Amino acid sequence: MNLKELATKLGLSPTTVSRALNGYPEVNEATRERVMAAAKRHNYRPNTRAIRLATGRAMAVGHVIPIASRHEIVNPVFADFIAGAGEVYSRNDYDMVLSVVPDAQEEPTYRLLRAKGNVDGVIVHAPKMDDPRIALLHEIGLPFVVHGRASGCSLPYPWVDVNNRRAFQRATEFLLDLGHRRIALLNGLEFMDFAMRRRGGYADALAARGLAEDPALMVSEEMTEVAGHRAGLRMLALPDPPTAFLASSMILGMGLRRACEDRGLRLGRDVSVIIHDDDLSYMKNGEDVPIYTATRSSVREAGRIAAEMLLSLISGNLTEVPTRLLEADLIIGQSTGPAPAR
Amino acid sequence: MNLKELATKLGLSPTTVSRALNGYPEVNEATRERVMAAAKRHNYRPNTRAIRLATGRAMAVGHVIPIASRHEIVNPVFADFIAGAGEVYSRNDYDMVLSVVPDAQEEPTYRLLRAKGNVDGVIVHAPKMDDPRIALLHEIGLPFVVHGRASGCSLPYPWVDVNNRRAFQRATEFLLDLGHRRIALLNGLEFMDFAMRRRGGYADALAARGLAEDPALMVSEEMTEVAGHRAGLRMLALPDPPTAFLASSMILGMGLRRACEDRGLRLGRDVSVIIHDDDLSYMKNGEDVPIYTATRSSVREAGRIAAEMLLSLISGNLTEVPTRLLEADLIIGQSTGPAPAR
DNA sequence: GGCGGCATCCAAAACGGTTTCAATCCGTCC
DNA sequence: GGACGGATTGAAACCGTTTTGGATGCCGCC
Repeated sequence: MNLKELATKLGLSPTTVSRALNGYPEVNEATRERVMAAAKRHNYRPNTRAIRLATGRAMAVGHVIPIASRHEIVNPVFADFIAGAGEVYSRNDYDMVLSVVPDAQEEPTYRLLRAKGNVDGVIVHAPKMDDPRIALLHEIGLPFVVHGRASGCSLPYPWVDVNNRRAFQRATEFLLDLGHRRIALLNGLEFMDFAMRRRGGYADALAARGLAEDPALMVSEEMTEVAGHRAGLRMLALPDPPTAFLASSMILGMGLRRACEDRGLRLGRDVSVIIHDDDLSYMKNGEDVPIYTATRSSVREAGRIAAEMLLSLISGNLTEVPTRLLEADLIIGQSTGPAPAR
Repeated sequence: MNLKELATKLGLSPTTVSRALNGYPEVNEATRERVMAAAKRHNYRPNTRAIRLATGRAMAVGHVIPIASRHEIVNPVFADFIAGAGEVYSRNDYDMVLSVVPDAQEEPTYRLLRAKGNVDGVIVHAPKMDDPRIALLHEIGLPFVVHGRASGCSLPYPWVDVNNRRAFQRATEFLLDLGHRRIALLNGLEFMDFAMRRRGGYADALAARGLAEDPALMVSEEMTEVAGHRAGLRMLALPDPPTAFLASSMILGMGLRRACEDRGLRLGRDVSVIIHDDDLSYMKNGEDVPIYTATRSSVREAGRIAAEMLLSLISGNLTEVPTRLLEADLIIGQSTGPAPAR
């Protein structure tokens, strides 16, 4: 059942039927109701492909997921972010289209999406320092929102981010207040913007207490259980091992737990750990009492916010470049305690 | 730059240009080259929206992700499956569109996708026993591939699945051979088809040795760290506790590890654990030596296979209903050992 | 020299909607 | 009673491709 057939059946022109269904004011209310009823009865659904061609809008937003050829990793926060954003798209009748491409193909992919008109805008994931995608998207004129920020980018751009710096600063201070002086940082890859900011917060807190950073206690790695385990083992074997760790993700924390276990140490007593908790649905940080003390910020919520931001950007009724800085909560769990006496 | 403009610039008709670019034989080779060159020079990209309307194909595949309202969980294997499938779509110039909807909306969503012509086919995720989606998709005539199977479904349908039954049977046998007699099963939710099959394999292996199932050692839960921890604690506190566990996912295994730690037990010595390892990129089961003994099957590879299956289904050059049963590897890691002497 | 066949190209009709512009009807006002 | 204006509807253009159904020219063949 298409528009023309429906119109014929009603003895009306396609024009009027279209207008009736789309809520245009210039159609008689009685007619509109008749049309609505007939549309419902015949289960008429306007063809998306036709609408898209006619209106010139794609009614879709893109998410480009680069697959790093070397370290084949799919970002674990990705699923939850997508879920949050997807809810918003669904409610607004937008499609969410994912492009999974080798990372070398990322730039051409954006250009293609734009040139072929597949999407009206995109979300930029996992920005690096000086991320080139921002300039690119500006250049090709494709609306976008960055999940995170890209230090060193001079032009303004829309973003949604967690205050990573503040979060890690607070976490470090919390450990310092507990008497810890040897605090290790298990960070994500530090060409990622969020990782640099976290490191900055950590460094600030140390400096504020007159403590020097110790390169032996800082590692920048992929955020996997194995990496957490390896780094934990190595540091705990140092002559002057850390008494506390800051880990950039829950999964790193789990590896850390295993390392402590291997060395017969108990989390929260012998070793303190604070993680960053993205509040992933399949990785809840405990129920009533959190397993890990953590800086927490829901990535799913970030997905919702970013999606809404992008949709209003697309609709064009925004005068300023929107940005949104989310504060992380510092929640106390079972993985921290006072620094053990030496 | 659109087709008409390009045609004018070349002094040709849109027809010829279109045919030249799409490789139709009835165009002079010299002309074709001229067209190709011009298209490249002017960076011409045919408008996807127009192609879709003209050809009547969506050039897109749908994945419907129901968000359970009660237990708000996004399936963690989802990201990797998507990554695998997405690679295939990209290579074949298909879009992957994700619909995130409240689970009550799932059926209408499929109907809408079909009626509005947004997609040419869909992948069905996480099938339950007697899953109604299969009959639905048959009814509305939307091509699909199920990731998993749905017991109790009478009509044939295309699927890609792991041999869950065999995997858990082998894992159980392995533990039995190590002398374990009290073997617990930490399963996923047992209205999920895969969970039922795993339980079946476990039960078979026990029965083959004349052992009875003990309901106190079997739990069906959401697969989270917390659930693994809770179930582990409970079972280890039994008067006659299990000496070995079968866990349906790596994350359950991590919760189990924490439970053991809480009780001062050591994995692989005091307690044996076998997990099912979906080979997720962000949850590698160790490097050289696996952390957990595991039944392993790459969900990413399953995604690739399912996507390819769906595309050939859509292309229509398949006479039979395709199915594919993948065998899981049983890999030996550090989490299993002989049953401790009582 | 006419004719069939082949190679090559094009005009125009789809595809299924939206949107512009114009037409009709009817009541009101002067 | 005719001009005007608002309410309602419709014809036709348009979005940018693909595809159908010719057209044209050229060649070889009888």
